[in-house]
Amino acid sequence: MGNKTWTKTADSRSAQREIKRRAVLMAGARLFNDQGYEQTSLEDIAAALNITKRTIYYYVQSKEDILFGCQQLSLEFLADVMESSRDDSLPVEERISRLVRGYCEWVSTDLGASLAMVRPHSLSPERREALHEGKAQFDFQLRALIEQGIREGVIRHCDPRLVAAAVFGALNWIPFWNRTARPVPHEEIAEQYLAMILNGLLPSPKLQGDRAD
Amino acid sequence: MGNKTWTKTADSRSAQREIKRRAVLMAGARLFNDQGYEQTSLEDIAAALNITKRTIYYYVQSKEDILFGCQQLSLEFLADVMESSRDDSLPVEERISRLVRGYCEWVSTDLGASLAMVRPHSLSPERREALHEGKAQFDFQLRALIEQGIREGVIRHCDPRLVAAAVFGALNWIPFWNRTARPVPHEEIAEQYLAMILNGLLPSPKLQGDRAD
DNA sequence: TCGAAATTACACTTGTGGGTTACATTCGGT
DNA sequence: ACCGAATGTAACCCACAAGTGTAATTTCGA
Repeated sequence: MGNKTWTKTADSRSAQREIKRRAVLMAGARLFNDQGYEQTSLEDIAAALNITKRTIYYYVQSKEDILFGCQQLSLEFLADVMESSRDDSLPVEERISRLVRGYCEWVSTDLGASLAMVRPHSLSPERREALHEGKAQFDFQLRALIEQGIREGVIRHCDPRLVAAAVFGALNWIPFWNRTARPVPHEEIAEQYLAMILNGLLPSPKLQGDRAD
Repeated sequence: MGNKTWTKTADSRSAQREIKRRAVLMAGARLFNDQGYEQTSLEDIAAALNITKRTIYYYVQSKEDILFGCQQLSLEFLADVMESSRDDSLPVEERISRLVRGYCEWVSTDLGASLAMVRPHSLSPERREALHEGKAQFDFQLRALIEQGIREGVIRHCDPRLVAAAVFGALNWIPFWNRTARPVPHEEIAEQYLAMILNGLLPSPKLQGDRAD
């Protein structure tokens, strides 16, 4: 508010602070993903960062804050992904591809994986609801694209709800099997998955010609 | 061994016992799925069954036994499913369909869902390994079918490992979204998923004719 | 160099739940 | 009526982790 020439000082401090806060979130996310939220103690997180438990409390109010922070960051990232697929002038398949690639990339990170791997029990109802809302928006976007594709005749008739569920299932499951020493690169996964998905959504060649509109 | 006419008594006893043991496992599975394994106390399970904690210990040795029992039962069921898809005389798509339908059906039950929803941390390394083995067999079977399909030319070229991962992801995710008051019937899910999967595996119509062998 | 921010050391409260056991009681088949 | 299986009551131990208070100490920007 009142700062002038020196873009350092208080800024530098709070920037540092934010960076460190993220470090706490990321360390938390990694451990939550590996061992589960409840099985991870703040001491574990502290040890991973070579700091003390007390210091963690300098950056967050509670353990729950860490989890919530992770998932909140995740949703912010996903909001960007959604934004990049909102361009009406692109063909539907391209817009779907962007959603899938973006989600696939993000879910391959510690923070992103926490969105899929950590069950929401542990959060307070309000926070759970807030996050659910964010996920639902992403879901809706994919469904809407599928519906549009069906209307345009470039996607076969199907239940968009179930197809979207299948796609998210495939994507959300990635961190459960791909967190190894040498993981499959997310680009590779995205390509294979997209081949499956886009092919799977094509109007059936056998029934080429059955259209409803 | 020494029993004759009276197929009751001891038999009836142990049969009853097994039934009740299953009741414990099922109640456990339901609660584990809902609240997580670690968040579920034996008191919770006892309350769900209207019995006391002490009685549970009459049927199982430990809490871990309950979880392991659930997943063991699950794998036994899945072994049957695999058996039903092992018939060489059937076309590959039919064999894949049987796997998917069977898995979809089973994962829609409490016991089956526990296989997908409960993380393996909580089990001892030996038991974890045993279960992992069982899951891996199912995975291999699907991969093998995909590979065979590719060889036969009825499935397009793809990475069977990643395709199988996508399929299992879609299936394993079902209990995460479909445990509601009025769930989507598993037959419906299986049909929609199979349409996606089988369509998605078809040799691409655009590139009709690119074969490698 | 000064002062505030960042970090540590450490002790302490508090609560919880799983495993276990001893003893009492009810139930069901023969 | 008897005996063992099935179940209940109740209490104990113990480890562990969230979170807090406080004082001391270090780091770092101005």
